[in-house]
Amino acid sequence: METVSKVEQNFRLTRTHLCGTLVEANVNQEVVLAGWVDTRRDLGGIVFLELRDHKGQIQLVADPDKNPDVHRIFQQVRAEYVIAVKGIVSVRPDGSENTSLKSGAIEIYPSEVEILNESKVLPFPLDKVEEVNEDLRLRYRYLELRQEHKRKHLENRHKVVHAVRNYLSDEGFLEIETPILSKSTPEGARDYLVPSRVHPNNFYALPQSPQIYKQLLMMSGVNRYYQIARCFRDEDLRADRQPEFTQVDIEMSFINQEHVITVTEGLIKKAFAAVGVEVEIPFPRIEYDDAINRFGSDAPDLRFGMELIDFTEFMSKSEFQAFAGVANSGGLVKAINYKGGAKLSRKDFDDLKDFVTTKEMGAKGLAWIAFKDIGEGKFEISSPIAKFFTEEQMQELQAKAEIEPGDALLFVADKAKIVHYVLAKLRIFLAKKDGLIDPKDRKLVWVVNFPMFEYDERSNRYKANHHPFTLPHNQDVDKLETDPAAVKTYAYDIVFNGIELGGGSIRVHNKKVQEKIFKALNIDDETAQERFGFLLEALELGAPPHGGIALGLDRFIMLLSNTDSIRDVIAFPKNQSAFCQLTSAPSSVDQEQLDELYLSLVEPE
RNA sequence: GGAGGCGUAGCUCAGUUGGUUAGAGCACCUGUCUGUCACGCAGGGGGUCGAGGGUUCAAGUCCCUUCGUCUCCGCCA
Repeated sequence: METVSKVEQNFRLTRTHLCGTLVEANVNQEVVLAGWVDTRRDLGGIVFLELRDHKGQIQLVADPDKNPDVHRIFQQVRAEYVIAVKGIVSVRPDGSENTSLKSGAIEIYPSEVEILNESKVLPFPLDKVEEVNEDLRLRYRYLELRQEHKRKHLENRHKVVHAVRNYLSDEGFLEIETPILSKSTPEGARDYLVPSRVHPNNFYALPQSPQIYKQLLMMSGVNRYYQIARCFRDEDLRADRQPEFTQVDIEMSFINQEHVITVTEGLIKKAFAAVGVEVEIPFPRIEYDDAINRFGSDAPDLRFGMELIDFTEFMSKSEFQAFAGVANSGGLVKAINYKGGAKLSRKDFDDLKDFVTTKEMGAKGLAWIAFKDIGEGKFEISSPIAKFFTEEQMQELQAKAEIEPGDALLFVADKAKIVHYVLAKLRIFLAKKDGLIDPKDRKLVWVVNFPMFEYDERSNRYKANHHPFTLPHNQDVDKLETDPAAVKTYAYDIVFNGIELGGGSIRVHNKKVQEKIFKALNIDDETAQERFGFLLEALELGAPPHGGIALGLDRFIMLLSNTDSIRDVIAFPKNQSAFCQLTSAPSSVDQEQLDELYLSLVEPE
């Protein structure tokens, strides 16, 4: 074997230009290009070959009469071969331009060609990658990413992160990394655990978020912190959920809610601008209670109307026993005015009823009143329940719902939670069905004044809505003991087109308040000490007022990129069962590794 | 943990009421073709019908089990 005695690169031709950037101005220049063979068109004599790099394509031509050596190589190369060529950029002959290609007016007759690598036939065609099974695409994610429009998402992501870093740095934030090997916290999501070799039978947990660390940084006097933070949660996945995901994590000292909101609005504006989208700030705000009452959701989609109308009181006095009963026993009766819904057939209404009464939706029924347009601004009522109402009541009902000819009212009566859940889903379903949503519309809104607790019916206790370190409104602190459900907080979510982009809060920096919250949550001193002792201790050692926010970066990019899967904006995502098709992780390990960690395995049942 | 969809050639899919040798398009290979650009034309190779079991004279098709994958619920900020 020959030894290489001097430093030399393992290929001959070093590129001078990029395929996608060559234009007519480059004509007559000698260039060296390198990339992948995109397509090859062999006409018997002349051979055309499209060379592709990360910037685009350009046509290469080999003519057997002009350069038989190059022609011979062109006959031999196949799709996805990696080659380098040297040649002079020339104008294509009249009539042979390709207007659908950026470089369609020019081409290159290479004088030299170097095959840098061969390629087997790919497992799927790159030009129709959208149609290929996702598991196969993930297994060959690097091939899928050879498509420019697939890489575009990653480029968007880079641009947004770059803009975020610049903006926050300019605003005086320090980017600080926090531990990935962290402590398990039983609250919230399931932890990913990492066994310790040095501490037998003890485990680290991967952080669900850097929440506690960032608060401790405020107590360190950092003043303003941010991190593009990887977070881990061992829960079942969805199209918009991965086991590991990224948050833009922010925390600030000596601030109130307004400061956080202002900084975040500036950040979002810059992030949008980075991908060429203008948004106006400040964003509107809606109180949590209003969001629930008007839209049935704490993440309202404001791109269309169809707000919920409360008929609880109205129905409590009506003869319609089914609704009066619900209304008089603490439930709610609400409706949406479905514009144009009066033209629905009975079958259509039945279908809507089926939609809301599935097991997962949970409604018991769907009542409707159709106001059929009969011209001249008049309507005719058609409804299975109209007979229960007097003439006056019908008038009142129409006025309340601002009925116009052609409208239909859709009612749901049940416990508040179900009514809101069902009507929120129905509202979005109808808006999508009827195309009421302008896909280019972008509606950002702050949802503020979240309640401190949510009552968990299964475990029969209060749970922290946001997390237990959220600061209650001053005037509500006493209610922590007397009326926990009424306690409102300085917690806020930013919602984009009906999807929660992020959320945060002002934190408790006073130990007495913190203890009251733990008490309301039924967490005793001992448990609190065990889980958050280091934080409680820090609260007593000069903790400044502080607060922050975390924005889900992956979802943000997903929405900006107009895709509906989070996997599209992650370079190497995992599938729905948290399995990596590319590397086959997770996988079994050697007995030796287990022994070192004092682990033994149990077969699943 | 639960519900639903899908699984047939390298890729995307068709395959009727269970019935002869399982097909198409693209891709691939060979030949042909000197201005194509999804080049064209002619020919060819390629199948564990996801896996296992069952019913039947006969199963891609019916039944059971199981695996993979996607969407959703539960779960998860």
